[in-house]
Amino acid sequence: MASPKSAPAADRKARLSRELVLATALELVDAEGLDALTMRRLGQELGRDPMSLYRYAENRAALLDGVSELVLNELPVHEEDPDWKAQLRQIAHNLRLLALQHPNVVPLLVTRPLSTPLGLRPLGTLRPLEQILALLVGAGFSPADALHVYRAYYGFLYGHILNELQEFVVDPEENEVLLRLGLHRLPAKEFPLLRALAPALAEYDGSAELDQGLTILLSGLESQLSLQPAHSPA
Amino acid sequence: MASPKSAPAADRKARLSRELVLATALELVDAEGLDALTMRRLGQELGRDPMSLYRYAENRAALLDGVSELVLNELPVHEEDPDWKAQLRQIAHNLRLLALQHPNVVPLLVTRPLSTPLGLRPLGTLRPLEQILALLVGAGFSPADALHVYRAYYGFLYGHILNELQEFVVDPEENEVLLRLGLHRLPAKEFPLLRALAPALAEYDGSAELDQGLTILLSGLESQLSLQPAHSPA
DNA sequence: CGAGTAAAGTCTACATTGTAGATGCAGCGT
DNA sequence: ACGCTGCATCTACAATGTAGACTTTACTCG
Repeated sequence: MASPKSAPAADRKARLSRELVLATALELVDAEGLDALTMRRLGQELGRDPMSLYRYAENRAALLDGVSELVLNELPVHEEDPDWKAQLRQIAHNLRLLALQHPNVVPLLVTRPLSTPLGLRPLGTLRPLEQILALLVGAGFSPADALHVYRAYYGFLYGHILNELQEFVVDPEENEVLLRLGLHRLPAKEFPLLRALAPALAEYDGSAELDQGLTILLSGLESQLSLQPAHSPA
Repeated sequence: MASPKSAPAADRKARLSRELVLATALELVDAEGLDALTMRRLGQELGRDPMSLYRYAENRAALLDGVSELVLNELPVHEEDPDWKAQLRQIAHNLRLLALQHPNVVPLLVTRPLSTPLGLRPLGTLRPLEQILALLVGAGFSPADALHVYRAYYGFLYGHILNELQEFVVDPEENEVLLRLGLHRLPAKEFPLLRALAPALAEYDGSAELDQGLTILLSGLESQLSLQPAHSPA
């Protein structure tokens, strides 16, 4: 046997770091869901005492913030792109894919900001916002209009992602659509449309639907906002 | 003194009921937030043993579902309204107001469906969906198109609500905007736009912004979907 | 009116969670 | 060699959700 003192024992005794902690936290959440991310469990996953985690995150809450930040940092934004509509479209699709890759993190992305005032959020979380504003201002919008565009855009985007994840098919083994979505439980007389739409629900093409919505929204915003070049005083 | 046997002692010994339990749960959440809603605390609030709650909700999770359901049931939908755009607009504003009245419940509305397949959700939660579909079909959309409209609409609506709540002003006592939103903490060089937009952030008129977005989206959807009257087979 | 039954409410107990606080332990500069 | 500084661990505790056995209440039927 090698001396257990200095040998790293495969991966056991590597030095901890915030990045490592957050990365394994994310893995854990992806694999087993948010509830599995307890301090004890994460400690065990790292081969360390649970208490050591508190060096790298004040709280469990801060840890969760860290995980959202980690995910959002994987979202590339090219703020110099001259074609703002194309760029926003691409960002949207990228975020959608991110969400599909880390569905268990989505509740965090959506929920945590509700309990944290804008300025106190993890900086990584705010970067996309600032970058998108820069993109829009660079494309010729006034800062105030850029904010309006951002809000409509991001609102729609988040809403779409939530919607799509909510409709996710549950039991792909089952090929009877009513069963797959659990719709058979619904009283047929009170929910005729919903039940009848089972096939349509099953064929949901999220990417296409997102794209359509964006087309509508972006061109609408464009025409509406370029017409009023600035806020006239009073 | 009145005989303590049959007297209700102010409000103490009224018989429990699911409605009563859920109603006080909602009060508690509104007043002190989601974390305050523990079984023990709710029991105390009702003057009963915590365990008695399990007669009226299987779980804490089920209890949370019940609360969302309760809130969503306060949302009126007039599915016979011939003017679908006006009706959708009104629903949107009503839901927005509901959300502002019960901000602590919003995380539930948004998050719980992510862990529950469509057909297994509390029925009260699905009723708005069915009703809106009915409204759209009644207005002349094919069921499949109605679903598309619903998705874009509800997605945008939920997104807007989340956005608006996230930007909520923290400390209205403080009248320096940068402070109110905690923006002073942001490094000025990395977040110039965000900081410069502080006044605009503070004057956010959610209702107006929601309405604008709806105008764009609804008319866009209308023109796009009435052009293709039905899906042609392959 | 009085006994029996089912529902409603309570008590006790336990495993699991986040986290405070004290303790141990490495490696460094002097 | 010494102590200092940051990392890691240990122990302990209060709070939570909930199972299971028990008691109390209310109501029905003879």
